[in-house]
Amino acid sequence: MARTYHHGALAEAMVDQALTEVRLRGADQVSLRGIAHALDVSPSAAYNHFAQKDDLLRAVGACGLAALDERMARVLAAHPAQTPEAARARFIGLGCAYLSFAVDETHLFQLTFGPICASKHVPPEEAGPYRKLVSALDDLDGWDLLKPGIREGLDVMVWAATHGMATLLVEGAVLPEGFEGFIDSLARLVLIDGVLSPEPSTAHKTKGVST
Amino acid sequence: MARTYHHGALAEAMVDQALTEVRLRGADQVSLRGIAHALDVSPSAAYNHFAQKDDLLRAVGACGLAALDERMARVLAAHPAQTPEAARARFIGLGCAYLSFAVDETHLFQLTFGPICASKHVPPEEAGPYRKLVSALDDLDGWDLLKPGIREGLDVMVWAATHGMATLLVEGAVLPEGFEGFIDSLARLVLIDGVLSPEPSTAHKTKGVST
DNA sequence: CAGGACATATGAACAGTGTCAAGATTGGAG
DNA sequence: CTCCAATCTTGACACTGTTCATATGTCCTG
Repeated sequence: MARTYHHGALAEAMVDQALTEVRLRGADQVSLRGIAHALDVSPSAAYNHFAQKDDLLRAVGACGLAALDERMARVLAAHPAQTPEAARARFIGLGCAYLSFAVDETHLFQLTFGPICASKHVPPEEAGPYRKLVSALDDLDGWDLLKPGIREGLDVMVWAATHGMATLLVEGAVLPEGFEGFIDSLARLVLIDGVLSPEPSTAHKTKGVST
Repeated sequence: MARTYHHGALAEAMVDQALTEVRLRGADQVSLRGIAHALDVSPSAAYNHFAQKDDLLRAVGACGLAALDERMARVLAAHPAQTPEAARARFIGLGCAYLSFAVDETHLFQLTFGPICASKHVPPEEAGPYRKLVSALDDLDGWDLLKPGIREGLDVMVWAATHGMATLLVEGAVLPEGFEGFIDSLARLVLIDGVLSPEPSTAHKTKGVST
């Protein structure tokens, strides 16, 4: 067998394959042997690149985190203006990006934030998504759009809220219809004159996972 | 082998054993065969009571939900007074109970709200914890302790926030020190004159899992 | 161009796992 | 006491992750 020597690129090939299989069937339905077979490679070949199966999955989880970060980056890029309205839109948009990622990349989300990858990513303060949230809040604060006296601890608060909503969506405990209602509540809680974002339903648009 | 015929009570015995093993080592480190061995029973004996392994785990997950509910019930029982202060204390206390359950029953929490059990429990509106939260919020609203105009959608909002904080704690993304800061932020966001609960650190007291 | 060194892939094997079908055992009802 | 249905065992199947010794490719050096 072994048609092609993956001249050192087997690692990436396996991550790619694992990524698509995780997105399709979920992490716990993915087997090392299956991935190896799909790549026409012996099962034990993997162990030249990953000490154990979970390391492969963690690499996939890192891809998930990157994909989420990219979605959020796209939101920021879509509202670059230095105006209070744009700041509002960025904040709302970031939340929508997070939730929509959870909704239409359920399995990947579950792996990325599940027990296997837990506390294996870079610490949150250095990770993209959290930093984007923090600066979005700082931004709102700069425009005096936050309700007074709530800035302290708000990062973790908002983070926990949207992350929690995401997991509830993923678990099916809350239907995707509750999506916008949540964002609405969040805005009403946090923002002065809290209202919905300019474009309420930019949610389920982009789906691809790159990198 | 098979010293004792578990005269029909094998199911409960297996759930019990599985429960303690899950609490100890986590759900993914628990094997049907291991449980059977611990009970001096053939592995296939399980299939007279559970169609598949996951059904056993789901039963354990239900125990987890019940344990969480009991913690919350204890909080309510501790503050039965019909006063605004008690309503405040109940609300704060429920949040603390949820978070402390996640902290010191990490593995059980992970199973209870993980993919295996997801959307297999009774729908949230009929489950104890959510109902307790809703009535606590209604209670606060009755005493005019909620900030004006935020009641709608607040159930899901607060639920998502505390559940999200719980998962962040469990994943190690936030240290248990952030615990009280979170409750503080939540109070400041939701309550009029939001302050911490009367007894700030009633968190890590009760540990048992009964039923 | 030869040859050695190194990363890489293979094969077979081990110890587990969940699951199933067929046969033995038990406790209780008629 | 007999028969039956529920229960448990035995033995097997098809998987899984992981390891080891072995072979193979690739590339650099002499």
